[in-house]
Amino acid sequence: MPARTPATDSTIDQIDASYLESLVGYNTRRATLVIVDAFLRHMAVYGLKPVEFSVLSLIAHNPGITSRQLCTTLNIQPPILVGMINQLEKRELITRRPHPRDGRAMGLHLTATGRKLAKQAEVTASDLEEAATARLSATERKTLMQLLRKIYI
Amino acid sequence: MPARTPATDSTIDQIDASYLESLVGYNTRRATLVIVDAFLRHMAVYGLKPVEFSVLSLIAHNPGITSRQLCTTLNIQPPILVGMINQLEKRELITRRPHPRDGRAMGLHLTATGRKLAKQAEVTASDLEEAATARLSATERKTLMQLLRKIYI
DNA sequence: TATTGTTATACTCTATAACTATA
DNA sequence: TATAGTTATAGAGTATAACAATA
Repeated sequence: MPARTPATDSTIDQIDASYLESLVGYNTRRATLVIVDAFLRHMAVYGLKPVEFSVLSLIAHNPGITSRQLCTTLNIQPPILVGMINQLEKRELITRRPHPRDGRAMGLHLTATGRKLAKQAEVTASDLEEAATARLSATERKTLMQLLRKIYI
Repeated sequence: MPARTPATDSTIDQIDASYLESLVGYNTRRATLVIVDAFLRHMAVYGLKPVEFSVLSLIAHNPGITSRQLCTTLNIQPPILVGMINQLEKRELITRRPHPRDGRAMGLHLTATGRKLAKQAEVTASDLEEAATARLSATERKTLMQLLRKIYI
């Protein structure tokens, strides 16, 4: 029988992370970090980070959407959007127009350039999403999405 | 036939987020935010945030683990751990002992207090995870975990 | 009185580079 | 020469409070 190393001097060769891996939040967080990393690398050519992409895409599919509506949809705070909207406008990707029925609000719209960029970015986003989920079948991917939505909706 | 509002003056009542909802990364991120929010609220009594909890739990299940091993397991950078380890030691939840075979490294261990806290915190974490996934069956929860791991491992 | 958009501010989390001591 | 742990620093992301204009 070989001498056992005392517990106080023990060293670890193989890390046991099985408990953490049993937590949904741990797994969603780790998966998010991997996908966001790939996202940042592939979307850098468009100068878009995740939230900026989400904003541009939502405006594309909802012309006339307001900042307030973007905030509630994406679950972010109004101050986050201010600089982002200004920057997207300065890049001539979006325009602000007076809201037809609310003098306080502004309706957001894409420019022709913005529409083109949004379309390209969405193709890239879908491509890299497929790469990130390459080990999943189409059915598994669909299942994953449904299960995740049951958590946050 | 009712007069249609011109596109330039259009307003949006119902936001169409269907494209974003078709992206895995969007769904993992939204789910993570919901779970982390619940985590922060329920774990505040222990004074533990997500990464601190992960560190404490990993030390509990891997006595003698080093900072470097925590970094590679959790995919975080060494500087993040320095203050955290100091704080956990000051709270007398962990102790640092010289590594038996590497003079540069320190083996991390839980104190009796740390073991007790880690055990309680793990029960709370498991409970709130179950609450967050209340709309999922046990099978669905298991499936979700397996699918997520296929993305980040 | 409530809401939209805005400003100012601070806090958390994280990434990078450089250092020391040991290997 | 490489690695473990540390320090200093900067950046990104987010949260809160308070304000003007409008509802």
